[in-house]
Amino acid sequence: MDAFFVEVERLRRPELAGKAVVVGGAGPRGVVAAASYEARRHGVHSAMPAGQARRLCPHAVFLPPDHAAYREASKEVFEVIGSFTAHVEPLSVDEAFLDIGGLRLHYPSPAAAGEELRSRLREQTRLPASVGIATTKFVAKLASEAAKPDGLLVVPAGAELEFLHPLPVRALWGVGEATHARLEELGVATVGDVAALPRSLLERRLGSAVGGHLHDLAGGIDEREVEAGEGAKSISTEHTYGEDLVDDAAVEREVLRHAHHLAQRLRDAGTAARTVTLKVRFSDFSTVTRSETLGNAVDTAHDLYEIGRRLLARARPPRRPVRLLGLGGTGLEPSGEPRQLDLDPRPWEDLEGALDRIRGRFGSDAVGPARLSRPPREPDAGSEAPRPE
DNA sequence: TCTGGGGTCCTAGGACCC
DNA sequence: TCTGGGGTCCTAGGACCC
Repeated sequence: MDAFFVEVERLRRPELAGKAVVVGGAGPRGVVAAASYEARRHGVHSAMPAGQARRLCPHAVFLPPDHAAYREASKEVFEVIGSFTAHVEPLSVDEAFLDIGGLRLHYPSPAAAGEELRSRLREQTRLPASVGIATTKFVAKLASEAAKPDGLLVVPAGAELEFLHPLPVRALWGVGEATHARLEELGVATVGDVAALPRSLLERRLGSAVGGHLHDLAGGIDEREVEAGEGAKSISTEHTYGEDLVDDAAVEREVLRHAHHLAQRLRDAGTAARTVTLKVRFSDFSTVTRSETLGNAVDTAHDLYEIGRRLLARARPPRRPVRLLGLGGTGLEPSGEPRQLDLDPRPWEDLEGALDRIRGRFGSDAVGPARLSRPPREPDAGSEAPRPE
């Protein structure tokens, strides 16, 4: 999808059509989540700090992100795609690979199939989409980038290298800032330059996995199939605070908040985590993670908070200012999985089950721990009375 | 300019087991 | 006396993507 967040915003605010629009960059530490093509012309791009975007494009309309709306729109997009073919591999909220080999008999050409998909998306979601078509996933992905905005590009079989080799190496899927810098040291500028390098040299400089993979891609080799995938491998939540947290009690309270949020998301997904990871970013932007793997997978805020506090003690010395806190679960197991018997009673499981039902009926903000029930009070002379959980 | 939030995959070292 | 070989799992960090 093209400038997805921006286009979803334009659906409910048509007056934004044709204007420079930036989603994100609202808070004191915001970054750009999406920029309209009008804003991109001024140099604004996603992941750019808000201040820089405002200077480059002061007349742009800045909007706070509404992820719930984007998830809704994404659902509609995937319904349309799913009606087109069953062979779909979602790549993100607004992107997917489709294996259209099976549609041969239904369309006169691959391009005709692509145009049909684009017009169905346009009609049913009122959102612009671009389509790239090729014999491999990776070339198709680059073709869709080249087709934007609101276009279609077919790279016919046999023409892959002709398409790939003039592209800047940064366009390769998997070449980010760090890899780009190392490739520049090797005098590499284009994808063709990568293909011309000896594979062994790339593997030595970039590691065998990355180096070998890039060499394959630059040579047009990509054997990966379109696969549906089996759901998420990790679920996590994190937050960057407008001002650093210093007070130890405040930091612990935020761990509790994350524990409740993560527990809710795990249970919503019908899953429990065997490994819990706490992430802490300090004021100097240095970031540490601490993780713990349990015998039993967990999906309650009670357990996540207990583990989170242990991890926090290992990750952060008292009083050290915290910029970001995050909590995540990996090693996900279906929550119905039989678990080792616990001799102690676990009353909070019933309690949190009840919370789920209340939130299901009255909304996610309907009920929660008392300690989180008011905005974090400024520490008034250290009179922070312990509140019940 | 001062760096979001949600993910995936890879690497490397160490513990542990037979 | 001073150190094998193969394997799995865990932990921490980093690169990358949208």
